[in-house]
Amino acid sequence: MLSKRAKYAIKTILFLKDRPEGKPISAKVISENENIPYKFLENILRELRTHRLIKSIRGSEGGYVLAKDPSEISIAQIMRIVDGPIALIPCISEKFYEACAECEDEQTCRIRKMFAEVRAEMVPILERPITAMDKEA
Amino acid sequence: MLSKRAKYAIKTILFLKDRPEGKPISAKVISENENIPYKFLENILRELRTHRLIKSIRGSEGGYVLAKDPSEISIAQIMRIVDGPIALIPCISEKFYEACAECEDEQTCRIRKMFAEVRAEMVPILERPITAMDKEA
DNA sequence: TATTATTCATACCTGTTTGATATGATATAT
DNA sequence: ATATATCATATCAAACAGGTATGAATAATA
Ligand code: FES
Ligand code: FES
Repeated sequence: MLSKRAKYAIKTILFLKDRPEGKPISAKVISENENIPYKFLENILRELRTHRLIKSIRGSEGGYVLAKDPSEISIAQIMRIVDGPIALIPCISEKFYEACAECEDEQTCRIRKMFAEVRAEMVPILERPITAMDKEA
Repeated sequence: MLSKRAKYAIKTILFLKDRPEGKPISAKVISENENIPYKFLENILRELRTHRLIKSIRGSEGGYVLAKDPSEISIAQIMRIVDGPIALIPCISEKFYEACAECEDEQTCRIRKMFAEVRAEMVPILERPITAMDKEA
């Protein structure tokens, strides 16, 4: 299941994508429109900023804008930033690799082989640009 | 990420699938061979049994056997039994539906639409029979 | 029938994660 | 100056994950 963090993050990115560029949107506005707890949202926004998905403008009249074209942002990116690995098992994750304690030999592990295939088919689904996913019906 | 429960459950199913039918396999044997904590495994086995994936034979010389043909068992089934929903958001899950508190209108929610598509593409991957996934290389 | 090997059931425990809040500093347009 | 923002860190309660403890029930077999 997707964490609230990830869900809120995706909602935030979509919200920013909808606004005309140039005018920064404040955390308060996002929070009220998307029903996201204000302080929790601030945390998420900071995380998205440090990972260069959004830019912030400080001070009065400040706020946030996308740091890249929406066509270059995917659900996978957002999930990795706020939730960590997408892979279903740690020994397969590329960005967050970790060995499996209870498996004798990673090279011959059947579970690992199964999930390598799952991952290979799953990641492209999540890596599509949000502009392709978020179509008007 | 897959929980340990799910991983252990899948390992167990594969282990049983490998054994010639007829002779039940004890929890102890599974535990030792797959490096799964014994008592934890007992919990998982019970869960798999109540959901009719395996059958148990009590008493001395007892143990567990698959309750259906391996070609009728999928990763998705196992995951649903031990971990719950596969869908990334609750408002999409068929077996574990729950409304999203912070979304105004489920019918028009864009996140929901996006993840409905993700789900539609993801579930078939996980619903393939384990006999198809677990090939000898 | 006593023993042993096993499943079955329930309850409990501990550390981590999740979702969220509190407090306050810093920056900037007006 | 003041109001409006972001930025940073710390804290917290509840839920969850992973695992353990205790013991009852069942059945093969010596
Ligand atoms: S090595 Fe990772 S699942 Fe076996
Ligand atoms: S209704 Fe479930 S994500 Fe919006």
